[in-house]
Amino acid sequence: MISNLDQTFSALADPTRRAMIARLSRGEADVSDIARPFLRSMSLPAVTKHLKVLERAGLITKTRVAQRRPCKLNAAPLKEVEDWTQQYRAFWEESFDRLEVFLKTVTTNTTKKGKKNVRNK
Amino acid sequence: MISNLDQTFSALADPTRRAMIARLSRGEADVSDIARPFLRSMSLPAVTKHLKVLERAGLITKTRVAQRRPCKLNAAPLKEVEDWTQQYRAFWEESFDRLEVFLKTVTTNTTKKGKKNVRNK
DNA sequence: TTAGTATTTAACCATTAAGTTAATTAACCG
DNA sequence: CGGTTAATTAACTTAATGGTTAAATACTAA
Repeated sequence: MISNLDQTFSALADPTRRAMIARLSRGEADVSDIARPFLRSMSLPAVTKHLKVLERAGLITKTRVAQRRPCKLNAAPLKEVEDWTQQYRAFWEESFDRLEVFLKTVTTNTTKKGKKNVRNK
Repeated sequence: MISNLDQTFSALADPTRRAMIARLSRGEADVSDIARPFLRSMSLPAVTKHLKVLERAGLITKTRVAQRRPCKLNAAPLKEVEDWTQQYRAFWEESFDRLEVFLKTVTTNTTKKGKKNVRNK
């Protein structure tokens, strides 16, 4: 809950951990469920470590049922990433608008004014 | 341009680098402009390294004007982060809805039915 | 109590990351 | 040319990551 962006982003920087998040977004699962798809490429303790990183970042919560450890995904840190990113929405929309205008200029030049068309050698 | 999420997220995991992005979102700046606010807490080579991380992640582009190196922010990787995050929008909205319903239940219990109100001891 | 299942911890190793200081490159200015 | 400014590279230290295997914990079930 005292999640900070440093830990969140750094947890998200690993593809294994992003895959685990994808899995958990479709519902709770315990460690062995989560581990299964990865056991060809890494050991169970490696999985435990990845889950610990996600847990420290507040991205998942582990509970206890008998020997099992059901994990669930937490929304808050994902929302924080979203909020951080939205800060720059204006910036990238403007960027893409400029690109669009540029592309329009290019096609106008090639089709209407018959200037050199780089795509045809 | 061949930016991947691993490098992007890992670049964003550092507060210095996020501050650099914030600066660049308000306009181009060269290395010494970007460095200035950080030179009390780190050396110039450290700044160079942070900028290199951002560059490898495709988040910024460095050009050359005389001895200066103007840097500009690139929209694409930020958009990719946004897209990745949006995948989970449904998930967190649902989470927050459940929380809202829960909170509503609590206040209903305390105010209408006169059950124990934890906030008043 | 003993065996089995689920998961974590310990100890270790190799690689990468973040910082340092000192030296180097590159371009400009007089 | 020689000095100054802007930035990078080199070489090094320290700490963090991501993986390993082997041992330990914690619970269930017979």
